[in-house]
Amino acid sequence: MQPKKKMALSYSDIINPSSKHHTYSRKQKSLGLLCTNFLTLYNRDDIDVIGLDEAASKLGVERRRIYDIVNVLESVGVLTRKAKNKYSWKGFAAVPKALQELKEEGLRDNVNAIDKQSNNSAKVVDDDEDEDDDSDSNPNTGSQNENYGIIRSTAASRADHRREKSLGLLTRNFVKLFVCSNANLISLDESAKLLLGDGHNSSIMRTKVRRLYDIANVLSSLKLIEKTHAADTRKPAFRWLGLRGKSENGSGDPLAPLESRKRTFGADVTNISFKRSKLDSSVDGDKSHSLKMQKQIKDEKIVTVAERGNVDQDSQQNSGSFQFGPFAPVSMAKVGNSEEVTQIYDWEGLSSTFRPQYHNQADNSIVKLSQSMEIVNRLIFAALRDLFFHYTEAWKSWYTEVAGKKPLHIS
DNA sequence: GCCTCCCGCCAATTT
DNA sequence: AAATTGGCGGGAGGC
Repeated sequence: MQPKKKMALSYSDIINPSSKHHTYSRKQKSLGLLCTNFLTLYNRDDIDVIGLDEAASKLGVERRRIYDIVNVLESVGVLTRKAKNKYSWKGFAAVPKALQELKEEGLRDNVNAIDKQSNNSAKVVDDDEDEDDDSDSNPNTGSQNENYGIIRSTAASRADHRREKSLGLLTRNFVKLFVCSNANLISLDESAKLLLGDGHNSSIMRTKVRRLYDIANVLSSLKLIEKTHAADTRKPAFRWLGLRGKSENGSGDPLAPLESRKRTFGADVTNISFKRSKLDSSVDGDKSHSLKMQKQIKDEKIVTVAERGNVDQDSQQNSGSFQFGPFAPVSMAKVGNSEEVTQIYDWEGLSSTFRPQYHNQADNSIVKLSQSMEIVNRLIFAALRDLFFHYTEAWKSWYTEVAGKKPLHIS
């Protein structure tokens, strides 16, 4: 629509041109934070449809970024594509179901992937390097890794999807990694390798990892995962948090009270819960069973899974240090030292995000600003309500679950 | 210096 | 033809 500039002006640049864009911080623009804001803005009962333009302008970002968020949110069920420029809001209430479906889907496409043994490694492969008829593929390095012959989609392929390549698919596969195994902690590079045969060299890998970062950021803000480091190694890793005291507002979803009790200590590996009389039959036009998941028991690089269960233990340490938030979580967010519940709302970042920061919005900043203030107020309200909800919820489940196991200190 | 990952060009798709 | 969607990777900020 409009030409893009190379460098976006920051608010401070506009206000004070001479200032050396200090106070600029990428974190203020992270996908995670943006997602948090997005949620704060739309996680409400009276929300039905969401317009992308609307969202983009309200959040003060380019539309491109909205696509990023929306794609992963949709993968987890929070949103559903309705039409061009329109998504409909399902809440977190829809997440359990979505996860369940991902799980089934993953296990199904993966028959006999789950071996009988202790640790399993389901290999999830998505193609890349698709068909190049004549343009020779991969000239240099006659890498001998093949194997992932990539199951030439002899079947499914039908004049369809060159689409659905990265974010959506990747997100789903990433989630499957957790939901289909009992893995609780997977390092970044492990997941990267798992999500595409460890064959690919550099370039492909790098790009994939970038995406993984993107995805992880928004999943983090959803609190479905958490960024950490592998217990011993300092390698970055993701910990699956799954649903924890979630399931809010019921949007007419009969199976809301599901999950939340999936915490089985030890035992029961392969916790393959079969569809529990819940067959759904969603008639969405998206019949994408296109992805090919391909399993292989890799002996060399096995996932260092950490048995799910008693997560409360090891996740204590630092971990939470990665919460986004440009200016530290100060304000009130220090309430819970009890990890996992730490919902941080960054007021500063929030409001600043709503200011026009981009050149193309530089004008009429006054209008935008006053407009924004109203939104900010609403957000604060919503966030507060949310915050309390989360705390009480989390506390309840936490308390009932490990009553007496933890030193309950609440200030 | 390597790790993160934002930004936005531009191709693919849809309207 | 215009507008929407989004792959993709350069390269800058964050340790």
